[in-house]
Amino acid sequence: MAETRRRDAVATRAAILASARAGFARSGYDGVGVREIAEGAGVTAMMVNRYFGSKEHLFAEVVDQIMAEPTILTRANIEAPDFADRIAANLVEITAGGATPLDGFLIMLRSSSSDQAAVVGRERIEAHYHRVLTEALAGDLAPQRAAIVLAIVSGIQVMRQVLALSALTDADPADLRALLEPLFRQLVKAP
Amino acid sequence: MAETRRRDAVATRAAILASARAGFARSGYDGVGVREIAEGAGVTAMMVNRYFGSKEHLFAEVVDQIMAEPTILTRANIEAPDFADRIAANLVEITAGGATPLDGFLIMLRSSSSDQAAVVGRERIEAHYHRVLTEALAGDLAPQRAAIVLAIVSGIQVMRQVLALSALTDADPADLRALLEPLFRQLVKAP
DNA sequence: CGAGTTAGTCTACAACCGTAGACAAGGAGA
DNA sequence: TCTCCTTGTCTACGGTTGTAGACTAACTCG
Repeated sequence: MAETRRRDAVATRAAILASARAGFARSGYDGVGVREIAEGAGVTAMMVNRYFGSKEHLFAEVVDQIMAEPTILTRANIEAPDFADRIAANLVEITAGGATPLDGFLIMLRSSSSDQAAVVGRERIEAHYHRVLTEALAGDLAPQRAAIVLAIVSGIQVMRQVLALSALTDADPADLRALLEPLFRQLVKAP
Repeated sequence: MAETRRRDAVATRAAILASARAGFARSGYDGVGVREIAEGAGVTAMMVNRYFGSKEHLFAEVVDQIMAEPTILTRANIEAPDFADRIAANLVEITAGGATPLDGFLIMLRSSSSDQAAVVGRERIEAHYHRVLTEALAGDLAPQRAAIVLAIVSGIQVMRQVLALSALTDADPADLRALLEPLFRQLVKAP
């Protein structure tokens, strides 16, 4: 029986990961130190390096964890014939007032000032989101159209969640969908 | 006669300010050090404190300078009949490479984690950008359409300058303009 | 019960940060 | 030419950062 293990590698690792994710979302990659992250997990700073090798590797694992979670750009959504309508609806729904934290985007944004974090973030976005989207949007300028789709998604997130523009936070979801759908339809079809 | 003054307080102060502005836009407030800023101005780190008192005061002065500048969203541009094409061209041109006149957006964005710059940023965007855009885009859902225009502008900036997505950084400017113009045209006309 | 592996801590280091004070050099007026 | 203020550099200090190595405590297995 191990009902109360005082030494649990799995739990400690998860605690460090959770504390790091919260810290990165709050203050960015450079804004939070390994000592603070470790303190939030109830351990010493050196445990970060023991479990993850370095702060940069820890950040990469946080990003991987975020990327593995379900997002707007699921395979099912992308390959559906009414992709434009689906992504508009999902984007409006997910960025609704304080429903989901979506700390992943905040982490990317606030950590972008660090060169290390920016490289990690760009590689993950290119690998997980942009590549899949480019394949789905066949035709001319597919990579550029995919990138613009991602830009609109991120822009709506910034205006609605980071800056909390009242025109978007207080808007009728149906109106927003109606405004966003033609934009995505425009980008889905090849020029 | 003072044709080539080797000691010029005004020029040195301006050089420090310019270097700081570029540094803050590139790496964020915490990401750039006073030594690096001073080196960009061709002086020593201590000149920053001599001219501006502290790094924080220097940042405040950079923000003040940005706030005092005219923006792209001038009334003349917004009320022009080909506004959609103008803003698309401007956006592509401005996010292209080197020094950007819109670096204020990047500075605000990257400083939104620790400071109260997020509040300042929202107020400024609502007061200067969003209000003017809403008035120009008359018709139904004008505030929402204006906000989406700003969202696309910020999204392109994030993807192109913050995350440096290669599909956008390496893209042909003409192609990007051709992809963005119909989006803005869609938003300019009332639904 | 002893040995070995694992989980965790402690101390320390080299590098960087913002900043303070003392000091050298240029420039203008007497 | 002497003097004085301005402009700039040099050295240094306390603090924090990420990380490395040695060490201790706990759990497991033979």
